[in-house]
Amino acid sequence: MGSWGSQAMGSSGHRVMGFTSHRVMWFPSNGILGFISHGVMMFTSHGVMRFISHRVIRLLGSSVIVLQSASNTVLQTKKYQDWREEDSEAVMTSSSGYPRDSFGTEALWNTESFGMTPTSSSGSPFVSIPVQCPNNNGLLYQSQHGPWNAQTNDGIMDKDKYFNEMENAKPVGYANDENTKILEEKSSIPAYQFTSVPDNFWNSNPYKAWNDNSITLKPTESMDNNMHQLDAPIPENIDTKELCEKLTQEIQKYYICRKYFAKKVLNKGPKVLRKMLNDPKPWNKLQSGRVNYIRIHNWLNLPLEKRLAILNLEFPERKCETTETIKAGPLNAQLPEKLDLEAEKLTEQLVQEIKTHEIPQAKFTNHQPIQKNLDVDDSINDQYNQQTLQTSSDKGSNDALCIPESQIQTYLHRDDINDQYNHKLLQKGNVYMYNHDPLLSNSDTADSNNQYSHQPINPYKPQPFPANINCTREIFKKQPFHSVDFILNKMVFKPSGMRSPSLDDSHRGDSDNNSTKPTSSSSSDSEAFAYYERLLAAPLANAAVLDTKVLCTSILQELEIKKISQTIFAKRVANCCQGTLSELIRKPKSWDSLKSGRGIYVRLFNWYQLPEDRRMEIVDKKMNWAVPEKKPIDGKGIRTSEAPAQKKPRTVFLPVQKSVLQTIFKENPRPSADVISHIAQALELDNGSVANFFQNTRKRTKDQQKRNRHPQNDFQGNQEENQQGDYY
DNA sequence: TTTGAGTCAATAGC
DNA sequence: GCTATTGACTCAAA
Repeated sequence: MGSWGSQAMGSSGHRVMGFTSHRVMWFPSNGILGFISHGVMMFTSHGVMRFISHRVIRLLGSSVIVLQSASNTVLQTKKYQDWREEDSEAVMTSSSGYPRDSFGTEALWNTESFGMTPTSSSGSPFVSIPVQCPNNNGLLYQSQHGPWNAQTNDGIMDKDKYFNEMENAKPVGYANDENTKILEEKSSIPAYQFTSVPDNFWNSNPYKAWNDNSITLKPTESMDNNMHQLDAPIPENIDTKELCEKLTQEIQKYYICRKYFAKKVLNKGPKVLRKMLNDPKPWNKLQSGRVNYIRIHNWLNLPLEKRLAILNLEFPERKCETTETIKAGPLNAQLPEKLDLEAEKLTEQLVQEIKTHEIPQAKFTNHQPIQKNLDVDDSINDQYNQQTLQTSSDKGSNDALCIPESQIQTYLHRDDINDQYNHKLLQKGNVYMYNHDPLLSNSDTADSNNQYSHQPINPYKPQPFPANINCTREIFKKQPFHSVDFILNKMVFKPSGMRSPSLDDSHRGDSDNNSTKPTSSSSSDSEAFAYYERLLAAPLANAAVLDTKVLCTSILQELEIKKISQTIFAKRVANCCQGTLSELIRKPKSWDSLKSGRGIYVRLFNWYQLPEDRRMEIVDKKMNWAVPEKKPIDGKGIRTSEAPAQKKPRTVFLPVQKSVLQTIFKENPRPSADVISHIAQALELDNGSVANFFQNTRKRTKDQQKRNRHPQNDFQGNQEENQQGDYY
């Protein structure tokens, strides 16, 4: 819409360089107006008006700003909502890293010396240029003579004059999405062109097109942007001190996170807000800084519901909210730096409390509704009919109730002791991490990992504990595998005389099937490995539920304590590669959210359940197991080796490409093929890599969000969250 | 044909 | 050398 033209006389005729704002974007959240053009960008923000040539802002998706140099190097990307004044400053004043054109960034202020004149060849202002400038209340202003009139006689732009112009200009309206679209449609002519006749430039100039066929921007429409609510007309005067005191009270009253307040209301960082609150400047001393106070003023004047809505509406992943909630609770007073509590004592106290007050465990932790399947008697039938698996994350939230191993007597999946401990543990309020149906049995197929999704029904056959497995009961008692039970969620009681069918019978060394462990000395390693493979691949019982979080914590501890490398463990135990294992154990998914991916967790569980010597033998570096070809997991086909598809070399995104992709993803995680193609072209990537990026990022974002909903399942996420500060 | 889930495996980072 | 991250790939379901 707005356009500026200049002519630089070259030796070979007229070289007309036009810098025309082909697209105009108004960033309502911070009062910055961008003129987007194909060759030149002119930028206006509070008190700053600079000219940068050969910068291109491309609109990708709906509102992602991509700054590019003339050579298409991407300089910076941001969502327009995130664009701050300092970004403009940085872009416009930086010379390093940003290729300058021959005029330099100060060209605007000294147009004459570059042969650029705001006047036409006739010497008088040839064009009146509509200029959009936001005032402090977020309105676009139009000035018919804007910057041209602000020029001094010697060709230098007078900033004060320019902004006076702006102040006197006629308001146009909010440049909301609709208006932006209108403006975009108006601008489609390349700005940079050579012509032998100066007038040609003006004739082809979108400015002319604009004038010839002017359009009217729609007046302020319904507020689709919260900021508009904060951009109500400016009050004549604001007592900033009083305002800040009031805001401080509100922040404390509603446990508002300052950081988010600053972001959501002011679109500024926490420091800006902190400075304002600590040291409010008098209104009459303020200039562009008034906008912050105006927004606070307007925010405070909104109804509470709206006020909070503004803050809540876009809380990223509600992290802050979570923190606030936590901080708000009397139970969540700040912890001393060092806890002088014994975990066992604490656990005991908690268990006692729960018993005394009959607090449902599920309710105790994480405010989860009481899990129906904790109710042993009522839930049996439902489980069998619906096979509803309990989320391990819900269960995981009961971690606090896990009784330290030392307090639990050795618990084996043995007929003669199961009931005793089962009873005890239930009484203690312990939550089992394994859920099995004693009336149903294991799948017969030893290596089918898909069973956890399909759960075939087989009659359960009680098996005696193998006498010939090279592991005495004493050894078992010494092993930590009693804690295995914490990984199992038992939905139902165990009828006496039945042991847990958590492992396939082969694991038990059942004499009937001759699967006793061949010792390394008497049999080949491959036989031994095959034996272990059967143990590890043993399916869980039907309706079994693993608490993946507890399992993974245990596994991680084991790996760390026993110095087992993930690489070996992944190959020998998990039957996957190291990277996959790392991700699976660091970021476990809840059992019920797993589809075909339960197999690896079952293998981990089966390994963890083994006596220590067996566990260590499997992962012993010295043992050179002939690892068999990768078994098909979850019914998926084996990757055929006969026709190895040419794997595309891994693309290493340049930081700037990554940055652009991430920015676009935030705006539009699901771009169409056309947009992908467009992005790929702009970033000089192939479509496949861009598509992969979006695919992978969607998946990983989704996983992360799931973990955020159950942060106890995210080891890393917890740490990150703890690092967030500046909350009240 | 597109998308999600699961995974491999290259590689960054310590 | 080890682990975490992440681009590429496969398969199945929509």
